[in-house]
Amino acid sequence: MTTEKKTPLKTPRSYRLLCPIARGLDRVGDRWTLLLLRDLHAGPARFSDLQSSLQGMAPNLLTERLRALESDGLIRRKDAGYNVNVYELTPLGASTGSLLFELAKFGSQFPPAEELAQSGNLRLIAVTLKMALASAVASAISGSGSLESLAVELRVDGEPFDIKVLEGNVSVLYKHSEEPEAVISTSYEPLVAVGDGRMTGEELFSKHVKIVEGSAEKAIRLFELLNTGFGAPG
Amino acid sequence: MTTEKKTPLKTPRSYRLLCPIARGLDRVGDRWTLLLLRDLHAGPARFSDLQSSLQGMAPNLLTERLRALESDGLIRRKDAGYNVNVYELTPLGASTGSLLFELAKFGSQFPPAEELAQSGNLRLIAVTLKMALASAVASAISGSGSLESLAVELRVDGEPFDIKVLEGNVSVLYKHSEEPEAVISTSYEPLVAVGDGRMTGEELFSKHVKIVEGSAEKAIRLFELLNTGFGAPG
DNA sequence: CGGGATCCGTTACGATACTG
DNA sequence: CAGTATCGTAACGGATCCCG
Repeated sequence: MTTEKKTPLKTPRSYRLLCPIARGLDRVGDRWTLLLLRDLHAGPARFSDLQSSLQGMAPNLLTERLRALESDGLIRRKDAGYNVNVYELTPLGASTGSLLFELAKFGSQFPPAEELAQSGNLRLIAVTLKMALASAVASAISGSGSLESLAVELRVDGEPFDIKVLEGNVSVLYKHSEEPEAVISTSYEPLVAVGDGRMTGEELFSKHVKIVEGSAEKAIRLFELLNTGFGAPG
Repeated sequence: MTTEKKTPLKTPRSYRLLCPIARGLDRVGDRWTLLLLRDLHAGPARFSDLQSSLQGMAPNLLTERLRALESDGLIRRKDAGYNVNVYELTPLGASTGSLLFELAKFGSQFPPAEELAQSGNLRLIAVTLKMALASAVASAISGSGSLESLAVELRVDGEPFDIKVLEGNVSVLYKHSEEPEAVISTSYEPLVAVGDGRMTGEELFSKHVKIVEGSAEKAIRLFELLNTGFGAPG
């Protein structure tokens, strides 16, 4: 007889606080959401691409997150015909780039656990590469005033990234380049070591990078930029 | 009799992914955690300070989060005698500053909901102020090479912030200043409007700021810096 | 086979009551 | 003031199933 009626929570789990951080978390604070956005920074992706990258995420959750992100205007779904749906970032969703970069720099301070799952693909590094390059390009511009251009394909453990720097703009997409000035290959481990500050870009370049084809100069410049970008305050 | 045994999840809800972003989220991705850290950027706080700021957070959750953050080395608990415990950021925990700043800038893009709870105090704005000032001070240094110094108390709706800029270092704490060069008062609403880009620092200063005592120059300089910091890329 | 939807056990969270 | 205890509900994790 002591059972009381509980008020059943009007809105499903939202901080209702007058604070921009809380408003941000109401959009991207749910479990998996930031990892999902991270993947989409590598370019449009299909449901199964995301599933293979986000090992351990249940498909119903993926569906739910995609719906929520779409309704908040961070991503948009495009029907690409023949039963293929692709999801891609809107400009609003793309504005999570620097947030994800800061989160990556924070997380790099912690050692990886012993047993962990590999992602099914390497989409995850695109944001970090992009933001590091963007940061380096910005400081190169303010330092010298000169704009540079770069169009290379970087292969990381065989997976292709189309990297373009043009007029101060940086793009890093998970795909093959169409007319690259150079094609370079490296592997994941040493690359993250540079991100964590355990290795310099020079060492990476001299020991763990192969130029598959094209200009060595452009390849060198890419790793100079990466070195600057990972070291810079962000 | 078809009941099968389920493997009961070895570690309690951790992404076990080889990715710095996932490692970061394993530390700060739980609900309330980033808001809690946000508050601690305003300086050491007691349990009840945090409780009053984080309206709607259950006390048991607060306890649990504090324990987890302590065990991850992001905060430390200090016994201040007579049943008073204070919690404060470690350097590792303080490294969330730029992450929180980016999150605040992201969240500012969304309009606040109609009905929302006010925090019991204004600790929440300290990080944003600090990071905006730090960004402005950094670009002022790289622009002019000159170091400046500033020591003012800013009162926001009566709540005091001790703001110091010294040799390129910025500190913003939720407390009274000891020997301020100026004491300035303003209110919360117009201040966040500057943060969101809906108002300039000049307009804020001319219409919504009162100099309670001390140097007008220092006060003006503070709002110049804020204006720069909120506009800068971060 | 890609692209999900459904179901159900477990875990985390929210609300409130209570204690040193 | 600084938490602990308890309990109902919502969210998540894992597997299976369905549909074009």
